[in-house]
Amino acid sequence: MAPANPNAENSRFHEPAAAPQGGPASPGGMSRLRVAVPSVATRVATELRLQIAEGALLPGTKLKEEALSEELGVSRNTVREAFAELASERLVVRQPNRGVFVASLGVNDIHDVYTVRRAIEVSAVRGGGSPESIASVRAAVEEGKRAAAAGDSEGLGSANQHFHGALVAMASSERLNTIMSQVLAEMRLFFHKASVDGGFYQDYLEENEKICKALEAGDTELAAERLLSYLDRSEEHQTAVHTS
Amino acid sequence: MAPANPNAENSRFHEPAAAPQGGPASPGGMSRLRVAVPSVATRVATELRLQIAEGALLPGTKLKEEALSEELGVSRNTVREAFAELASERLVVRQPNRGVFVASLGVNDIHDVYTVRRAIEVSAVRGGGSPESIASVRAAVEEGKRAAAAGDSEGLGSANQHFHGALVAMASSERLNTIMSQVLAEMRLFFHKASVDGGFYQDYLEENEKICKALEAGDTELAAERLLSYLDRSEEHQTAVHTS
DNA sequence: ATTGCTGAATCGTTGAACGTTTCCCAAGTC
DNA sequence: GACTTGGGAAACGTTCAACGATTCAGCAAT
Repeated sequence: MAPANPNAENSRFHEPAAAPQGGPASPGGMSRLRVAVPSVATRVATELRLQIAEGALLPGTKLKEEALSEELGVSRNTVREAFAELASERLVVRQPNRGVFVASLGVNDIHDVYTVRRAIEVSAVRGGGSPESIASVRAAVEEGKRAAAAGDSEGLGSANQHFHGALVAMASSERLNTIMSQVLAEMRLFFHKASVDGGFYQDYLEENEKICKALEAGDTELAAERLLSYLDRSEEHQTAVHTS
Repeated sequence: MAPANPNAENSRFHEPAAAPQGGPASPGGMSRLRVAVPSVATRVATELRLQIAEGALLPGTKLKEEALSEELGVSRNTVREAFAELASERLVVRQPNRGVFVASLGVNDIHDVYTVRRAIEVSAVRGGGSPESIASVRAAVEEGKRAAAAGDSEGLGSANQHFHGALVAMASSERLNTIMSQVLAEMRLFFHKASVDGGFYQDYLEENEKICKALEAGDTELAAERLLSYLDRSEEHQTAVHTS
């Protein structure tokens, strides 16, 4: 029965979130829009995912369920469900009877992730895409240019992820998209350590431009070829950074 | 009510279950061997996965958590965790406040699944593989031949899945393998409806042989080409079967 | 230094409870 | 008769409290 919940510093997970989007009901054509409020477990998962992505939770960190449940103001079981979600995305690893830890990737994992990327991205590019999907690839390229001009290395990395996400979106495959977003989430895990090497960024920015141009010209094979070589170089770069 | 569970075998999930535990991921690059007994939730998940795979639970069937918890002798929370696992594999879908249902795929899903397969399998084949990995591809081909000779259409389908699993195993990528096994699990969802067309099976059996031969000859490009055309035809076949 | 034990900290799982959402069906209205 | 309205029952989402099991760290004994 709703105890006072003293330390309600983080009770944002319980609010009914009854934000009446759209305010007054529009008369007439009321579409059956799903107002699906994500379950509490899902919200906890997204919160954790975010913290992991922005480096607030470093790889290897142990996540104690009781501590988290208290801190977030949810029950231990709910935290547990959130963990299950994150574990399925490989963002955390479960060690039986020991706890869950933020995943920390080794060089072999890096290679593995790039193997997946080569498979998915190249395939999507080879298949070509609709003009709109190519347009959003272009958008990501421009986003990168702006970030570079502004010297925003954070936004540069973000733009790059958008670029590659847009590439697989060309295939307009629900499953391929979710796989790719998980892979990108995994990459953020070791991006934090990758010191932003300006030279490399400049390099891939040009490469993205070339790939995009090839796509706009309809030469998917050339685009795929360039993408592949980029991925190889990128893997090499990441591997080098993480071998010490 | 669709297929009430025929076998009321109330299997106890608390007994031993000396099943091997693959790899306890390596948060440190170290692979310490663990004799971990799969958690109860995991065992429940595998049980349900199995029943779905063999058609005991048909697509669309509602899985009530209380009923299952009682039937399997575990708590509702545990069943819930198992559901989370299966949901992450797309074998069941969760409808908020309504329950979980065995996933039922539509034609669009079929296309989507094949899109993933084209990406992953072709990429793996293009990359080539070690002699041992090619040997297990050969093994799957022979397995298919034996099943065909014995008129075992069940085993034939199984062998075909082994074949394609072996193809992506060539890339020796942990992530690619798990993705593939999930995709294959999804395919079993609509394989039950696919009336076993003997002619088609004979067809793909020969195709597998050709692909395998190309691999053994080291001509990965030819193998990839044939695989791609097979996947296209297979998708066409499945789509045809499921449009009625 | 190694071995073995004990205790605290956590995890895994259970069982029960309560609020909410959905769904079904009967009653009521136009 | 078709449509809406209003219970209620059924099932889900979430919480809470508890107990056994496992792990780990520290300390005593060999």
